[in-house]
Amino acid sequence: MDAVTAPASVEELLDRVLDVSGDLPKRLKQCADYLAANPDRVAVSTVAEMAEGAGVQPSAFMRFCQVLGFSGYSQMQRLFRDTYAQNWPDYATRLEKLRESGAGSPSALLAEFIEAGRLSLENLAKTIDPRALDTAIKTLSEANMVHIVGLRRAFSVASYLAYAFEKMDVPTMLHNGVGKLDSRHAIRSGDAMIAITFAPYTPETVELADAARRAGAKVVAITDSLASPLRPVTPLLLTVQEADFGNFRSLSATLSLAVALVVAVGTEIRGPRK
Amino acid sequence: MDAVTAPASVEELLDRVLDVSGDLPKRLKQCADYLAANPDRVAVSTVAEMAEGAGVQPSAFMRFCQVLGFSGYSQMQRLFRDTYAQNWPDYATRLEKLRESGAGSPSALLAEFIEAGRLSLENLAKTIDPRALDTAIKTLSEANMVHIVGLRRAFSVASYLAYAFEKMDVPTMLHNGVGKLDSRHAIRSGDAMIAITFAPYTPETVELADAARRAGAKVVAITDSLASPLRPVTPLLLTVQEADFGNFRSLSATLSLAVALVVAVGTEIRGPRK
DNA sequence: GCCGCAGTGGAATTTTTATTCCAAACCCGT
DNA sequence: ACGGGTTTGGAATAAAAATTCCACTGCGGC
Repeated sequence: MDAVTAPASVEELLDRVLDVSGDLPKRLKQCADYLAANPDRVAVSTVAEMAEGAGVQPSAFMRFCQVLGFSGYSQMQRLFRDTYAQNWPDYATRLEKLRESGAGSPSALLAEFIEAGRLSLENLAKTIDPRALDTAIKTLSEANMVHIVGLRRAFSVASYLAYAFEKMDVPTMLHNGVGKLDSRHAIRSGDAMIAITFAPYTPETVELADAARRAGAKVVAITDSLASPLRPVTPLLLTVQEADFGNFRSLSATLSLAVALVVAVGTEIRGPRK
Repeated sequence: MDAVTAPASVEELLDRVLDVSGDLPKRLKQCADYLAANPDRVAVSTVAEMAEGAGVQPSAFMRFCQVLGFSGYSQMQRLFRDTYAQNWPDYATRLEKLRESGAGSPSALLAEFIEAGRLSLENLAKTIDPRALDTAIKTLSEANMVHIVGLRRAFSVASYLAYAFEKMDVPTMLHNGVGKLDSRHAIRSGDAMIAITFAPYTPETVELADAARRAGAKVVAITDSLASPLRPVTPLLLTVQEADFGNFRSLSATLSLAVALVVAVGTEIRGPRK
């Protein structure tokens, strides 16, 4: 055993964790990973809680502390508790400080986007129409296949939907407009499509959604206004308003809606909750 | 004795402290004052420590807790600890509970994801390291070209970055792993790369990031833990912890970070010459 | 296939911490 | 100054948490 000396600061500790995590037994590595991912929990958790979080026995976590050079968990925890006392204003003041820390500084900018995201989420919670959501989920879960289209700024939403649907084993096709022509012929009656577009609306997305309608597929629209050009294509509109800051939409709310949609459809298909 | 009920939140508790502190015995008033002045210490201190800070006996502090409506110090402390840990405890069980209770209506599901997103954003505000952010922005704005790689769940982040950079006229290349082999030879010395991956980490992303490093490009990592496999590739880690709900990461915080990054780099490039 | 040893889980033990209890001190009105 | 109730300090007890210990497991070398 190499008689290492206890780290003197949280930073030093985390450095050491990363150092040693390579050559550590399985359980101890689990501890290292969990600690690296949740350093803030140490101050307020017991060994038992940390051990459970890491998926190991308390005794294993104890050994882990000792490998790091501490006499035990308590000593390590003291380190976290001491540093905690200094810096923790609550979220509101922290955000304020970030914002004040310099008008054009990156941190201030980030604070704005975080705030924009938060507003969008709150607004979504207020404005979502549960009936439209229900109908959308029913429509999608009855489809043979789900087509997804969203271009430009909406493409990241589309790609996330595709990823999540795949993970839930729902047959999905992501239309990415690379080979423009052929993709629309893959849409058949009995399928469904999710079309995503925000102002200024991308014509290709609207066109493809209309083609889907003509092919006999149901269309679910995710858009930002009831006056969206997707309105004539489908009555099934899920509207999301995002706060934007300097021409950049936050997408937080849209993605939350997207993931909720996917999970609901996934569970509906595999375990109908009627 | 008025049989008061325990406060349900830290705010409520502090309100009550101010309420009652007027007509309280001397020692108990000392407790009230100390608590009002140092509310953040409760989470990480023992009764003995709090009592010493307030200049009273532990038993006096106990009585004080009970006057507030708690069963004892532990119950009060739990309130503070839970608030600190942001109760993003495992959403997996909550999802399970939701599903079992049959109350798994889509709207309820959406509410959960909205909540997860909100927590992620707040946490990002608290934990972001402004220095790392500054360095990342400097690195990216000095690059000839910005390469972006992120696969699977991180792909939507990558595609959003690509979209936003393009909109800001920053030369960008999105590596999407379609034509696996050739894309890495486009990376040259003087370029920079943004690599995004979350647990369980996608090996291809790590590999490509490493290839970029070997080619002489600087790498900025967006990941979820300091123990990320990108750690050996670059010291420049931006860590974002997302609350996940039933295996689905919210991405709200990650996207906010992404857009802040892009805008900061964009303005830096065309902005004020030093 | 057997031996040896690092690694592991879980129970036993020790230490720390919370909580209760009660006798003494204190305050206030008379 | 006296008596009643309230408040206080500190010791005693109970609960919870940390830490150690040891038997067992599984893996790698011979």
